[in-house]
Amino acid sequence: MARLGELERAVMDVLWARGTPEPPSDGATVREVTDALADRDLAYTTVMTVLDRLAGKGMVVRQRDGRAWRYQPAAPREAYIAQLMLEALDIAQAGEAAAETGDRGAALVRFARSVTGQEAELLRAALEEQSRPAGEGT
Amino acid sequence: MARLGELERAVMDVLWARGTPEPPSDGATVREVTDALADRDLAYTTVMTVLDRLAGKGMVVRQRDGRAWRYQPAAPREAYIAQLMLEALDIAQAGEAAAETGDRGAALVRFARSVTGQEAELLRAALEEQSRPAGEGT
DNA sequence: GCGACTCTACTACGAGACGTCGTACGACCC
DNA sequence: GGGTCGTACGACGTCTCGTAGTAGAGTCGC
Repeated sequence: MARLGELERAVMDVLWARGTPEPPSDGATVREVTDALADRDLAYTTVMTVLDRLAGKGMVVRQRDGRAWRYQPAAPREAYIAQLMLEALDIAQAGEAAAETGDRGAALVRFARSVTGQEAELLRAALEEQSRPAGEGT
Repeated sequence: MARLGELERAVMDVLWARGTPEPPSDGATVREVTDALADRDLAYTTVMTVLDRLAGKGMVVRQRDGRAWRYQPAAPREAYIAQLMLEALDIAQAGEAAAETGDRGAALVRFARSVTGQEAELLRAALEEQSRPAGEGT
């Protein structure tokens, strides 16, 4: 996954905030993003460049809307974050054989100990759900 | 936490591989790291520079050993990884109020669904252990 | 005591990522 | 038909990182 710079992340935040990915959202135009980041006082073209680079990285997708483009996140924020977490976990594989749960396990344990109780609960629930056959109503 | 380049990570891997942090380990010298990375055919000073930068980033600590320095990881690999994971999770807070489990929760759920069954088990066990009073013998 | 090693400290340089724009130019609205 | 708005490109400065070279000081064998 692509690594994002500070401004790039800010732009993604704007997009994530207003356009959920799969559910139909019209996304945002360069102008809209620029306005959303008004406090940064950025040139219109700066935002355009960033959006363009984000598209190049596959972080956003765009579609024509008249003469302009509308950008929206290629994936929801959670997916991006989960991806980053998995990548972090992967560096535990340092030249060692895969499938082996060495440092990965240790890292997971450390991680589990670091999340707040509330989040631990969420994580536990998610794991639970995953191990279930799944498909239960609400 | 500092972000590491490719070579920096390789060097950290060497250090992590030979010098566990807290337990007394004498760490490795520039020479030793260079030898460990012999296949890369790097100049001695290249490794020295990298180790120096790593020290500047707080990733390694060093102590004199005669005229030379001995480097060792400032923290074990698992700690680094767990830290990266937590940081990834933190970007879920995008300008929103903290303490709220919005995207963080969603990200955790995504993550939970992505780890392999074996790791999910490990994670579950770690969470379990965390919620326990802890302090049980072996 | 001198020369060959070995280490460290600095300095450097090129590539690539990123923040930040400017310019040129086509499309639209009134 | 002249502003306005949007796009496409190109650019530049700063940082990070990989990669080293050089200078100079400490060490050891003879």
